[in-house]
Amino acid sequence: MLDIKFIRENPEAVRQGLRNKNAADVIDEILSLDEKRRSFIAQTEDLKAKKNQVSAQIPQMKKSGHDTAAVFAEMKRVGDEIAFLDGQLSDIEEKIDDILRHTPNLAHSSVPVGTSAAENVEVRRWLPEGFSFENEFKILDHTELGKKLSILDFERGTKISGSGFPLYTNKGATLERALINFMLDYHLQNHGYKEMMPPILVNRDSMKGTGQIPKMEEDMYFIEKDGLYPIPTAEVPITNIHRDEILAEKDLTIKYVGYSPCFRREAGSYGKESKGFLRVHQFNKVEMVKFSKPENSYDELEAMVNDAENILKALKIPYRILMLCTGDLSFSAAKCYDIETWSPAENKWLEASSCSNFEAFQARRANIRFRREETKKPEFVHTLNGSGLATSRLMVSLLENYQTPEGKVIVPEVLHKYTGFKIIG
RNA sequence: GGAAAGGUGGCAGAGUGGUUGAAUGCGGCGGUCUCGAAAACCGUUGUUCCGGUUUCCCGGAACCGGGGGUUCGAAUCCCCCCCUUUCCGCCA
Repeated sequence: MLDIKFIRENPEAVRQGLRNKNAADVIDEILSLDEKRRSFIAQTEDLKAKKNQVSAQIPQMKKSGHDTAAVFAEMKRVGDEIAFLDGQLSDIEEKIDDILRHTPNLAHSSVPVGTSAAENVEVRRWLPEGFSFENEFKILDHTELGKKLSILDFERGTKISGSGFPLYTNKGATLERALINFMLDYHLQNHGYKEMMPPILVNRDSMKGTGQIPKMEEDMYFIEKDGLYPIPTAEVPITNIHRDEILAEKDLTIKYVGYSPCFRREAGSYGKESKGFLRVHQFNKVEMVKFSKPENSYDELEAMVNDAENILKALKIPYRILMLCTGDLSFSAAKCYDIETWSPAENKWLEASSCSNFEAFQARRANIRFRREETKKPEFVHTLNGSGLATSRLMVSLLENYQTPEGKVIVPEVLHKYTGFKIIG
């Protein structure tokens, strides 16, 4: 959520920012509602002050035998007027809140202006030693390979749940688990995160807090009976750990990492890139979340991208880093890097991670603050999160890049102690 | 699923329909004392919004789980909802 005060003081900058993000211009509407709001507040508070003043005198009036009938009648009238004005005021506030909740975050000044993914900027790429984009043999894609090696069974996954719910079998299941454990351990041991294992069903307040609701509601599963949402990412429960809290400055930056399955309806995206793992309703992800002081958040973002990259370097999987342009940034993000891994069978890059700085956008929604020692005042923290990483796309790149001409898969060395085997097939 | 109890400030815990933002204790902050520390004593202690001065200083409003209601006036009475705890049942 954007800060209404900031909008009030910088309307033209915000207007331009919304335009850059391909968002509707709601500035004039907000400003006029805000003005109305303040005028109603002034009126109703005047009346309340009067009411309080009179109320304070009533006990004495009663004691001294003063006739209170006239005063009561007058105060009754004032009370009705307050109720009426308060009603109007809350209508206005609801409207403002609704608009703000549907208004996206603004991009940071370092983000390139652009309208679509085509204008994202490649920042750097990393290729393992001896890597070549030319394939020496016919690379089987992950669905063919999964079937051949009995490690992935998309047909039975579909039988059990529906399309987009993968079944990992045999060494495929073990490899998946190994990846998750490896990534968690790596972040814990080398990057200073604390591990969290959060609930994967969350309430509506949590979904609002991180910004999935109201804008993305259609993409979320929902368990109506209990009012709970299966999480689309561990970002939701982990960021909400500190909802409605005031953190100590000395504890920042707080760094959490956690594994969770992720559930996405992916409404309306059938047919496109939907083969095998490329677009699924359930997948596994290790997620990094940070709560930082505003002045540190952009350094923390760079560090987080490096943390995710280190996983890929350790696995020796080719990747590139994209800085998303303003038009491709997600609703809540101020700046975002995507990490894409190479798929030789698809002959393209696949998004395996996304690391974002939300600045105070989520913190304002979720009311996550810290108390600065110097000023003693609470301030909103900046929140960041990034996948470190999502296993499904990573698995595609891994199976394809580690393929042998015989159609076997070599297990990356760093995973050996987790899998207990060195080759599949 | 059945039964009961309860939700008050950072925490613990009082609270009679009327100057109650709210007793008291702990914690925190500042001070006295001390070579220093502890103890003791004194003082202080939330958040948000509006307005003014233009900054944390003054004035005002709101906040005792959430939402309605009664009343001149609600933390206190009534209704609905949410949550927590305990016991019983069921169960990975």
